[in-house]
Amino acid sequence: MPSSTVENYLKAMHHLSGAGDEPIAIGRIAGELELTPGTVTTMMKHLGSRGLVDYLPRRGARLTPTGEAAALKVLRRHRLIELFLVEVMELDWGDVHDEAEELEHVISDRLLARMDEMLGHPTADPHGAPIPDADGRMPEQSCASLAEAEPGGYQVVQVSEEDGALLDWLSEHGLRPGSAFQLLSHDKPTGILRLKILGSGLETNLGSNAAGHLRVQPT
Amino acid sequence: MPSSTVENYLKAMHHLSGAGDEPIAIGRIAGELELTPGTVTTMMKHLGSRGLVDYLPRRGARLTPTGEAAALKVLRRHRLIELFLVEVMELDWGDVHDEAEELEHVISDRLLARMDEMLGHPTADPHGAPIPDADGRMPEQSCASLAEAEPGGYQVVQVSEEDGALLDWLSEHGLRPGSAFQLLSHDKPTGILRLKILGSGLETNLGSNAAGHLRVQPT
DNA sequence: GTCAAAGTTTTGATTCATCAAAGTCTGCGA
DNA sequence: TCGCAGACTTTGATGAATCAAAACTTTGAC
Repeated sequence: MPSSTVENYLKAMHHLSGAGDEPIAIGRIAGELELTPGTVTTMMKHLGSRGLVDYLPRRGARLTPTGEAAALKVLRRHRLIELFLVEVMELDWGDVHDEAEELEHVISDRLLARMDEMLGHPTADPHGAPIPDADGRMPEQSCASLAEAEPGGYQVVQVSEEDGALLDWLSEHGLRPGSAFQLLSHDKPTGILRLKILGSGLETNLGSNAAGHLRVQPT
Repeated sequence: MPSSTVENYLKAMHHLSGAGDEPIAIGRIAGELELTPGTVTTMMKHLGSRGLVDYLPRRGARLTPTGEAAALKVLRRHRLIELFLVEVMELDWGDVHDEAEELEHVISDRLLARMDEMLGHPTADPHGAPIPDADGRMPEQSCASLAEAEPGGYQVVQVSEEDGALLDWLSEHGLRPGSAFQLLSHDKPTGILRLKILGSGLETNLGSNAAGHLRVQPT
């Protein structure tokens, strides 16, 4: 049973690991968790000895398959809890992240299973992020970043949860997972996207950096 | 913000403190929390310096009003969570204690308030134990131990949650908080109570030690 | 090819919570 | 009053997680 500290390291590493299997630099992990690099080095050696990461001195570390599986379990807990807090407890979209951050380390498997059941075995959390199933398999998502999209009809699949202010803005403008809109134009040089939200019919502009936080699917 | 360790000390002390304000012996606290006495002594000095207990060397310790208030907050959390798990999550009566034990230390005030609201500001947990209100006031309970009762009509107010097997037995026999029954006879010398459960109409015997775990109210 | 900047590891400390075992009271019975 | 058993306290150590700062590699610039 990994401690909640260890779970947070695994989660951070999963979050930072891209497509390839480059090791993750110690400094990036330290930044993500707001710890000093020395602390992270110590922990990487420890996790290495527990078989959860491959630690490559001076190059970084990467999750082993065991570590990856453990990280996905934490992610599943986190996302199911978030969804539960929004759907059942009716807390605000933007407020649930911190709460889930704490609960994910203490909730029992039985209670988690009950939540999963009450929510009808969902495959995405309130931000549209996919929820790994009980065996740690991630549902496939066919979607791309709005920042790279060509004009056309789209549906929001996922909103990355990093930025609270952006989250509020999107929510107010009706851009939540599931919302449909028309991308009217995308001016690459200036980085300005013009879009028309279906439903409200409102037109609005969006910068490409903000658009990078939206993952969309053509309709 | 007391750590969860500190919260557990306060909860244990509240649980052990009787009617008078005798200090609680260090050994009893150690027994309750399954720690060595030395550990408890150290912690009592620490809690003393934080104003949560009065520590009287070689005599014991007692909660200060501040400590008592903090303990009641934890108790409120614990009992509301238990009730939530039974009422909303539909977990078993007997399974919720351990779960609540963990959750009580991490749940936010906002989430707790939401639970309280969803449950309609309840005053007793699934075992019938009173839930302190948000200001730390305990609802009054007019009830006595079944072990001291004379024959007559009664209603179960509270079932102490210590003994899992007794809990199951009582639950199967329809003796839960709110259940009504007739105490047919109470033989003090042998310690045997004979009672007839209203509803099922079943008659059954109960030992006085088991009866000591039931708190009842005449009907 | 050398050197400085950037990033990493090491070292030595700190805090919290805990234990085992040695030392110290305290009160009870003779 | 003495002695001793039992309860309590002290002491020294441990493990987890952390930091600050010194020491050490790389890497990129010139």
